[in-house]
Amino acid sequence: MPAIGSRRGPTKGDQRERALLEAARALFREKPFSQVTIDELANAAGIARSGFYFYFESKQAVLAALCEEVIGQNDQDMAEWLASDGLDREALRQGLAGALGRWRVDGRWLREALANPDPGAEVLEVRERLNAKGCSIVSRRIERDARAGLTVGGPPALLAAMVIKLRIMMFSEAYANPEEYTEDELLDTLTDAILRLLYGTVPESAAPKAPAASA
Amino acid sequence: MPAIGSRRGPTKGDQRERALLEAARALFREKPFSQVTIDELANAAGIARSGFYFYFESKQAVLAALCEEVIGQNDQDMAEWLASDGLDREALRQGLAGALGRWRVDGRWLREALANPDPGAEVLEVRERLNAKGCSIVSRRIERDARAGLTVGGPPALLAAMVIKLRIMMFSEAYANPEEYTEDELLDTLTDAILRLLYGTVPESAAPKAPAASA
DNA sequence: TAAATTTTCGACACAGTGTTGAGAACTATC
DNA sequence: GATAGTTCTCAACACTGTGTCGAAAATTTA
Repeated sequence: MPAIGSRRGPTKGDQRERALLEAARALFREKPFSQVTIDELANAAGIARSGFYFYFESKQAVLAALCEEVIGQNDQDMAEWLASDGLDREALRQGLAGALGRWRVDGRWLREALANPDPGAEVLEVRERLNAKGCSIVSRRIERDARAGLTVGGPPALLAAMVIKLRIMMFSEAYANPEEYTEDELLDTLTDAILRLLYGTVPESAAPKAPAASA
Repeated sequence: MPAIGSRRGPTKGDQRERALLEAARALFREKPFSQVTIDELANAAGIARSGFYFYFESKQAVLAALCEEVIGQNDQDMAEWLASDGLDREALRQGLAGALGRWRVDGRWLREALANPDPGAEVLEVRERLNAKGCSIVSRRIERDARAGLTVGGPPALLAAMVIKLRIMMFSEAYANPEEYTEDELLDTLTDAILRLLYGTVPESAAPKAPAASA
């Protein structure tokens, strides 16, 4: 039993666990979570179905593990904006762009894990933990801006929840309808929407305008 | 086989179908959709499990039927605002309040039907149909406002999707954390958020402000 | 009341999940 | 490179929930 941080190489078991996670990621991309069976998962990783249970408690536990991996990266994407002050449009847009890229690839299962009200206890646990952390960070940023005199429209906690959810919702939407809007259109509109949500009218908007009095 | 609109009273079968729908509504309120079995459903309606299949194809089909009933009422709630022009805050808030009331009661299953990415084919079909209708109505309202010279921040279709999703998200959030915010706080903030999303800074906001430079 | 129909349900087949325990494969140590 | 201890594997089993079928019961219609 190697201690955490041990210098020992990955054992056969570690490789199998990795293989299961990779297999899962690939399968969850291809079809809905509910339609992937543990049998498939195990086979794809080269073990028998019953062997699966040596590594994970359930299919949900695998999804939870995948989430943990990816959401961490997402946090990194947004870190710069979260640390900045006021309406730093560029930092916000950059962060969103990074996250969107990830969603384009793993959107199917991210959606199922993050937008589903009842994704099972394991996923729920991970999600709640990370969501609470995210809300508190965004809240603090909003309060900071409010103290600095920027117009902020509502209770920070509620606004933070809105921003976080709006992001997930729109990425989810973009994954579901990739034809509907271009990536730039989505990013510009979402960036502006978040800024407007927080601060009201925003100058120098880069977002394409609605067709003005053209008719 | 009575024609549609027949004057004949409800047959035994019609009553059973009704009973199933009511039983389902009650059960789906109490626990997650995935944990309600067809056996329970059938028993609650006073028939054997296999009898269930005479009335519905699957559990999902029941959920879809329930959705159809409720979403219609939701549309009525929002009708006044959708028909109005510009930032008619009162109409918007009223509409949202009506819908929120319904969510307070049936939130659990509404969430599972409307926010879940993979709720099964039947529910998906109903949802897509109604969502498309909703988006197109909101889009038209936005275009109308844009032509009337109001500042609108982004492509109407995308903004419409945002508004619709934001509403569902926040009701869903409110159902999940009923302690977190008061009903008024939520309604004010959501109303303002939608208006700000569409038109930028909004005058005479009723929303409670963030703690201004108090520290 | 009899024929037509609608409705009910027991019995079956099946797919997916989760458990167990015996043994094979691996790893560390000498 | 043998050996003791651990890690890993998997066939076999038990279980739960879904969906189908057809014969029989109940209800409606004529």
